Amino acid sequence: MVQSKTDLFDEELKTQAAWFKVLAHPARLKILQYLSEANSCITGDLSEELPLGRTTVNQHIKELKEAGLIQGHIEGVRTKYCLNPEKITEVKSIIEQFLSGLNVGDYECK
Amino acid sequence: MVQSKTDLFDEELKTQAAWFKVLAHPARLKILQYLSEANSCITGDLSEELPLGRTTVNQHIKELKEAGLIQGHIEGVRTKYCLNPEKITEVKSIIEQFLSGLNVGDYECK
DNA sequence: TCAATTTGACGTATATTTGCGTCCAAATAA
DNA sequence: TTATTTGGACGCAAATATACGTCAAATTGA
Repeated sequence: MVQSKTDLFDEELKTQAAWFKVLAHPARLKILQYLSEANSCITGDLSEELPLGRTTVNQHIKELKEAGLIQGHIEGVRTKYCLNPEKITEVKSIIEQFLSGLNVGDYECK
Repeated sequence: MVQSKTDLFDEELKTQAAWFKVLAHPARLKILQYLSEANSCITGDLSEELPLGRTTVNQHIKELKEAGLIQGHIEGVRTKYCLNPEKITEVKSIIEQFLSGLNVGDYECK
């Protein structure tokens, strides 16, 4: 019997792991990076920036949207995307929280 | 220069995404956290700390070992595991590098 | 109105991850 | 020696992720 057992871990670890997973694909990192560098919404085909088909890119966009990291605004027949600064800040904080817990400054292997 | 800037850039994204992926499972986060909190090598059965079977935990340990984040030392019939502080520091730096690139301080959605 | 454009929804095929059972080698205890 | 403990190697099956083709709705221009 093979099942997903992730719900057996405590909430904090699950949340942290889930955020790492959202960021665990170069296409999604690239989209975030692009939107950040544009410092604005961009219209239309993000897929031209990536070595992937349009629908695949859309899939990644959808994941980022569902995670709340980006927002889409419909403008006529097009859609503008932009980062959600609040959520980005939140994620940074959550990840930072985990990483800072790995205190290796005085780590000793005994 | 053998590679174009674009290629180097993509390599960087792939590396960053790969590290996020290593951390994208609560079991692996838990293992790292446990080793960190123990502030030492621990001997033997980490699976008692996790809601997973021994072989499954071993699988996650193997991934962390292959990623270089932890080290195993054989002691007779047992194995001691400990964090690899250098690698942990390196990963922190790589992740920090990506996150700090998402500069939302003056982000404007135009 | 009608055709073209844009983009999301849906389905599908493939690849990868996850969880675990089984077996085996090495060290140790009896 | 033999039995036991420990943990890695291997392989299987289910779950999930990835990539993309197709289709339909909405908007816009002719």
